[in-house]
Amino acid sequence: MDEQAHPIPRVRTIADLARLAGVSPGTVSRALAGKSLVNAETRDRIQALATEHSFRPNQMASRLRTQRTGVVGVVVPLGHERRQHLSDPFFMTMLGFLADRLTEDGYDLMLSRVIPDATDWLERIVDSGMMDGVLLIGQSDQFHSIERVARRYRPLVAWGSSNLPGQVHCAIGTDNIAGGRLAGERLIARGARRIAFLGELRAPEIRQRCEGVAQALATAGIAHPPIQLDTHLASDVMEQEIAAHLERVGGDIDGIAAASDVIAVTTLRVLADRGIRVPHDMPVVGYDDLPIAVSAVPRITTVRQDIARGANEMVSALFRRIAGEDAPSVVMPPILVERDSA
Amino acid sequence: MDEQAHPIPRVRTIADLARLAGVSPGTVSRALAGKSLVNAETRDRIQALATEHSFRPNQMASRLRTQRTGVVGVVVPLGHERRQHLSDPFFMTMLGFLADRLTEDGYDLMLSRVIPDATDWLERIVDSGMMDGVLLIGQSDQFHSIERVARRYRPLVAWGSSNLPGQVHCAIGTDNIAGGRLAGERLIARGARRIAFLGELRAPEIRQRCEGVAQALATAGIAHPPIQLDTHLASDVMEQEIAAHLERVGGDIDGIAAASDVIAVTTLRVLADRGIRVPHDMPVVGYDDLPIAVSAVPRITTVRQDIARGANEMVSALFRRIAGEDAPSVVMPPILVERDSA
DNA sequence: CGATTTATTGCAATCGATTGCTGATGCCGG
DNA sequence: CCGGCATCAGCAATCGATTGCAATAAATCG
Repeated sequence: MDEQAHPIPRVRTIADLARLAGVSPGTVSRALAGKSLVNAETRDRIQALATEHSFRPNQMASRLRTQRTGVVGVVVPLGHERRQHLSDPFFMTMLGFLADRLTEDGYDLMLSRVIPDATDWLERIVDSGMMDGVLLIGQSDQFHSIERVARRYRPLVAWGSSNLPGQVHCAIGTDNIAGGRLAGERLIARGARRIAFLGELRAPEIRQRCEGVAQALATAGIAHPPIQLDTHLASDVMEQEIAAHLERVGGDIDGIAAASDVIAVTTLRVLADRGIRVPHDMPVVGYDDLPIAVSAVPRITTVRQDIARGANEMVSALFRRIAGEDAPSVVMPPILVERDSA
Repeated sequence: MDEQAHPIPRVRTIADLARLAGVSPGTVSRALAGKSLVNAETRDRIQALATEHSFRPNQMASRLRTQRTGVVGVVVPLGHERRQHLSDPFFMTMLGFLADRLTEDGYDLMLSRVIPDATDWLERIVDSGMMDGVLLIGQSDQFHSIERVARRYRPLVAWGSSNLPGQVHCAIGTDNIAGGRLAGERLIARGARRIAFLGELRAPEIRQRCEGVAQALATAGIAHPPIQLDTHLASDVMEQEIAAHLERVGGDIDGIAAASDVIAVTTLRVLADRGIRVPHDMPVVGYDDLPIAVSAVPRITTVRQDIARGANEMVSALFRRIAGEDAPSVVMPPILVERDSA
């Protein structure tokens, strides 16, 4: 174990190594890149020397020269929901899959949690010259900013809706209207007639889910549209918020469609506190199918979004776009997962 | 709205801008940096020109020159628990706070999810020249790798235990032995005598928690040490694993200490399935105090780690170390949060 | 054996921003 | 009217790796 003591001159640059090997920096560069232009012997010798001195080329320099950063930006825009924390399980699950896939493909992941107060928040990110492409987890209420940038910056892919009026930016997502419809139909099948929708509508995905619930009600010939109740994702206020909502409209509703599983879990909690039994007294349907949906008591019936596949589609689309090809939006079908809460 | 059409020559470099402004690149650089060495007028003129052409200096070049990247690496080592997904709520909660704090201080966050198969996984990261410092979320079973690097690379701070034999690396964490003791004492107070510890021991934090439980039992004069049952964090197998454990030792135990809230939630789920009532038939104590602990039914009694504070301490320590100062390890006291599950 | 490939390596420019130093200008007091 | 000083701008080197092109040596062929 002599690792700790490389006594004096640490090998920091390719030039240091070149001096040691008695060759020119250029040769070292080529040798380390494994190019065939250098003699196999010298290449091996240099590589051995490199590992011996645990030399690692400076990425900044390399990236400056090659104009390729090997970094993908993953951005979470919190336009509405400023208080929402990055620990939102949906974001995180998505982020986990993205990280897995990007790592596999040799990319690094730069994470930005942005509160879009300046209008050029996205420009700042894409023009920093720091990343080869950008993934947006959610569109929030920033449709116009995203459009503006997407028009000139190709390697940009968002998670969310792809059928918004005038949209040109590439988005991967599930059909939220269909998903809302599934939730609504399930609740109706369970006997619900007056459905509350817990979630706030500034993000297009959520708005579409609510719309889907409304469609289901209309199709079933039920006159009452869903009662929409703003519910914010900041975990510290969500419980009180839901409690207040139920206090207010409690008697008027007989079914709950939650905009996400996180909301559904909290709703279960609030209902349990008031002795309202799920699904018997009040069926509840979630959205997303996160791991918590299975751990909850009762297990949550929910509309599944295939997040793993979504992450893969996003990365694939991004890589195509980085390579200069085109990549269209993708709409995946949601699936109703029938469990115990409705 | 003429934003879309800067017809021909986009202003990409500081030299472009200099030409436009009729000054030298050096002056532009100083002007954009807001230095006082340039005339106030020219400075304003240049800055105006810069915004007009929405010019953003190339970060790669800047960082290469200044040797300061403005990036902090956040690394999640998955040494044991290869199957553990990045979406583990503890990691994510921590990551969220770290992201908030780092963003506030103008740093970018580069996320790496590492499976340490090569022994030099950490060297690869710190020597890449890509970041000013590195935060490790958890030590996993990589004590030696971390020590080796920490001995020569100062701006490195880990979350975890700081009292491991021979440890020199800076770690921020809670007193896991004390935490385990709190959990054990609570269970004992609830009448438990034969306690199961759900969690696997390769990570030092977890090992210490189990040890704390053992201490509590010993102190109370109970002869039976905790029955330790490996429980892995991969969400898809955890439930079956716990179910199998309970199947096997079910009758022999009368209290459960879970190594984390995630495990506790799943345990609740499994117990509910078999009609075992919590806390009446089987008290359960969690660890961490994540948001899910409050949403669970029943609400989980758990040992709280102040993750927000932990994240802050980590970042503060890291900044001190980046600045060349020293920063010692920090041990925070855990707190028992009494709720309904025990 | 001389001419021409071929295999390696070196040289030097380049990526784009930053910054120490020098030079030019203008203002001041003596 | 001149030396001295402050202010401002430009020049050119620098960060460290990469790469097109030139140069050298060795090998091949007629």
